[in-house]
Amino acid sequence: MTLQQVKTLITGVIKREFKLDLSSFEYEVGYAADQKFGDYYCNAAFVVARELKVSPRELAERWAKSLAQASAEFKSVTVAGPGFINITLTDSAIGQLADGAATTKPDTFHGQVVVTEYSDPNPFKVLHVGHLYTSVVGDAITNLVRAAGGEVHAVNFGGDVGLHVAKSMWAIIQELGGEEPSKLNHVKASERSEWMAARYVEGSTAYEDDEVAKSSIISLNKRLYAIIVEGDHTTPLAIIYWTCRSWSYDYFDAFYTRIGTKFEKYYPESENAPLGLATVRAQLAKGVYTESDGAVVFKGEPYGLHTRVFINSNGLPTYEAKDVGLIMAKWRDYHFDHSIVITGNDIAEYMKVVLKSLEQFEPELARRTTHITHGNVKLVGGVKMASRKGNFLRAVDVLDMATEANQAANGTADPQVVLGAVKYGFLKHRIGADLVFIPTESVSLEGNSGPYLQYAQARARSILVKAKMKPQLSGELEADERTLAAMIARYPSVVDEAVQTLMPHHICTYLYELAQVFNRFYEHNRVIDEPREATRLWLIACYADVLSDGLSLLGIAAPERI
RNA sequence: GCGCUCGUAGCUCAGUGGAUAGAGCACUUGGCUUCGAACCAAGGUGUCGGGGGUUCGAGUCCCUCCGAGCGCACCA
Repeated sequence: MTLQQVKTLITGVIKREFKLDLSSFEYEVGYAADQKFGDYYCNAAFVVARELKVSPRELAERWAKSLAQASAEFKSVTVAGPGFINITLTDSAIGQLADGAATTKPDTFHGQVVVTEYSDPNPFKVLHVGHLYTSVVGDAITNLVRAAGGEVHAVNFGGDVGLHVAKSMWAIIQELGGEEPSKLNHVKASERSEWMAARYVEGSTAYEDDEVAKSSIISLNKRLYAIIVEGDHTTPLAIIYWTCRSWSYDYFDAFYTRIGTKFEKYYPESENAPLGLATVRAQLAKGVYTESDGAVVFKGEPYGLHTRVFINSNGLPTYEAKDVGLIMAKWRDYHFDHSIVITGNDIAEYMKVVLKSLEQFEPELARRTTHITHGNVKLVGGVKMASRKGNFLRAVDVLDMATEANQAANGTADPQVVLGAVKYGFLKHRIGADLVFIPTESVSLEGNSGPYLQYAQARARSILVKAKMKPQLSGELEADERTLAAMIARYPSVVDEAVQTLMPHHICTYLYELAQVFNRFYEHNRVIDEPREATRLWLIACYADVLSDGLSLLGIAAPERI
């Protein structure tokens, strides 16, 4: 019997036998903090006692007596402390829960079309550790929604037009000695992404330090936007632009393949900028947006937000208008029930303004859109990374560190273990706050780490492979077995929690605790050729299935051997 | 100044208003002729940023102050 079922049962019994409707009270049934309290606790007596001005302990004792008879799955119902009602399930009830744990999933998104958008790297720039982090988080959230029955489409947005591109393009042209596409051949294929990253740094620096360069970049930005609008693929500038842009996408694809991320679709800004521009213009006429100093803005102040520019005074769409276009494009393509956008928290306020403006003319789309923000990856000492300044960690640097750690520990590096270490290192943190990247900690193979779980899973599988007996639960459980079974049984509620909150770290916390419980069990209990072999094999099978399933939700491989 | 996200052990972090606030790392020690030692066991740490308040009960909710990071008009 699950938490929710117990709560329903309690409400029913109290209503029937004590003529009291608990559903009007805010009480809860939860997992007991300690085994000695049983499996579940209920705090209803406190809540009701306050209202009725009676002793919670007496109330709890009367109720417990009735509840003890309420279900064959209850082994005992007792009262402890000031009035906790503690419930212990029978072994067979726990066994039943553990048996179905790996396959029981919430149906939160059943039958719903959900678009998740994340990673969002800008062409012409380098992928840094932040992209790695946000990709890993986005993958896990995508997996959670899919597990909860959603038809999920993972998409990726990227700024292939805009000032940052103009900065890069300006430096590229400088480097080539003019708008001469043929000279791009001088850049080796293997060095393209690094070459472009260097140009971005040069362009950004020039934009800040050199007034002449700055005005050149601004006018170049207009020319680049015209290339998009006119579909120009033939002028020298256009050829350079499209060539370098495709280099970027090749580089992104290679990276996503390496980390196991699959996007169904890229939404380059160039494709939805015109849509955003047109939409904002149309709504300007209806008064949603207003003109101010030659720009088109949305005034957020009436809603407790701030004013942002959607079309600049040069007539070019800013990121804001492009985001409006993006939402419209996603709607056009998917008619989603939910759209989940995952980004760093530095654009939280920005996104509120965009969505508030959208709400004025497409309230339903705004309502269906959720912006999930996570923190930024910092270096030790809280140092912020900046791609313009060079003190940043590239995504591949992190993968290389993890590879070296694996190499050092094991002689060889297994890509699945490397990714397991990196992904888990990020995912174990609650989404929201910044996190500090410490190489030894963040790509660890030991302790609370991905490889610990992969190892635990592989170890369990190897026992199952060696055993000859059929796994089967029979009879009562020994104390250690029951502890493990009860822990396994909690898995569905953990997944449910993770889905409700869209926070993958709940899975991490649980899996690690589960593996610890198992490792302790395993340390003291032999399995093969023991009298309790069948039951223990069953337990290990349930456990290994939960580990595999949990790891897959996190986007981490669960190999049979590592 | 206003807004957002935060503040928990030396460090990095968990902790749906519940029972004695927990892990990992680091440090010390012990455990492989026995199903996989990427493991396990033992050893000690806390003004949960400070102060008020609500509650049977507060790390968690409210108020206030302090501190950090980020954001606040033509960058993304």
